[in-house]
Amino acid sequence: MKTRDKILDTSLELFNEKGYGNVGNREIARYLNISPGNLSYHFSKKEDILIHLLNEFRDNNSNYYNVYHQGVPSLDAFLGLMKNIFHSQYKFRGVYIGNQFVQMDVASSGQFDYVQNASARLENFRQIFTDLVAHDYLKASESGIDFLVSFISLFGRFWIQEVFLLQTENDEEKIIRHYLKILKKQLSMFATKKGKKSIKKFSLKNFIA
Amino acid sequence: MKTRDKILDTSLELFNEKGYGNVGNREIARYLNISPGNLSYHFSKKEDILIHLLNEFRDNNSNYYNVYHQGVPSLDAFLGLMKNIFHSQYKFRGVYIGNQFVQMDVASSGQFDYVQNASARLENFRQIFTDLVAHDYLKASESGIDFLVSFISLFGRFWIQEVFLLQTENDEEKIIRHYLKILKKQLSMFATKKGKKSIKKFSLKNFIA
DNA sequence: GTCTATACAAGGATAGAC
DNA sequence: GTCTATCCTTGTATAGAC
Repeated sequence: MKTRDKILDTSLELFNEKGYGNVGNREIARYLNISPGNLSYHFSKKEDILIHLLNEFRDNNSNYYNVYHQGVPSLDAFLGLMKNIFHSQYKFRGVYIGNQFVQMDVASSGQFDYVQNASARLENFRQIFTDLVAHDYLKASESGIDFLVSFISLFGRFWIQEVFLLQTENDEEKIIRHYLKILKKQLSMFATKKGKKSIKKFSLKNFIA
Repeated sequence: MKTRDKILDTSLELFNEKGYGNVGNREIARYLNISPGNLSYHFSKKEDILIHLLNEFRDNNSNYYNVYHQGVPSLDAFLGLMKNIFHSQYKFRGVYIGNQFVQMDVASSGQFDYVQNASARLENFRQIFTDLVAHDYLKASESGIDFLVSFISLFGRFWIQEVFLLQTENDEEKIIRHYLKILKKQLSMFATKKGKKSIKKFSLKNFIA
């Protein structure tokens, strides 16, 4: 395994464990038995490591979205998509959360990418919900869709922060089932008969009460 | 005005503007024309400033909660409570978000306070919703209340982060109206006839569509 | 191309003079 | 109560060995 890849692996591990802000360059180097300068050679800034891991995370998610869009829309499939995304966010929690804080701190430079990305994400969700209405899984007016988009945006972005802020549970499966249950409940308020059946199907497959 | 108070004022201003992590001790001192050592005399750690401002923030909110609990429960009053809390969170955004950052990083020491506080907050919300059901403003089963508590917990904690992460708007009134609208919509899904009327009353008073 | 050693800047923290 | 001097840690940059 190349040093570069080892750096990325170890960094993610440390970020997940201790939080991005609490992991120093020297610590990563020490873990890998290389010199801090060597780390500098591969990634000139600490933020570069974050960015590379973040790209990995984004590629991961893009795949999940693509799979969803290639299939026939349904609430079952949508909840499956979100389940995959949640696991991905969990796996990359250190960089995902770290990035939000970096973005928040910077607050102006380089921000453009993040904001643009976020707005594309919103449009994507709007499309998904609109399709689900068209396919008779959801029954929602324009303002209902607005609400769902706002909800999924905030909920999907911050559930993982809540987990690590409150630290009341650390079984990944259990945690994600909890948040899927909330999402399920929210969607069921807009679900048609067909929609409710589709949600039920997902629940049974995934052992969600 | 005592130096100590000037430090708190200026720090909040700077934290709000640039983010807690981007404001240095030397910068605060420079702004006040005092020496970094003098700052250290008043607050030995940077985190101490954060903690003091945070207590101010908490006292603020406790007041709002007390006022609510002294009155007769209603959805109108509850939305009024949340409006006050939102403005308070906005005013202290730098320390509120900064604290989440610190809590996340620490992830073990001093965490107890935060977790305990958060769990008390949840119980409080559960009580509020239960009362609103008892007073015929909401119609919700046990699991419906669970949902509402989960929702308000995540939503109420992170809406302000979303605002400063996306940076698409910076008119405080407008922003808070937006989030109140979402909250209103969520509550209206559980509202009785009496509840909907109470929500309407709040909307009219506060110019929310 | 890959790495070590080393230096430098900036920020937080502290001891002690006045 | 105020301030200076100083220390330690962390991010970052680079000269030069292999």
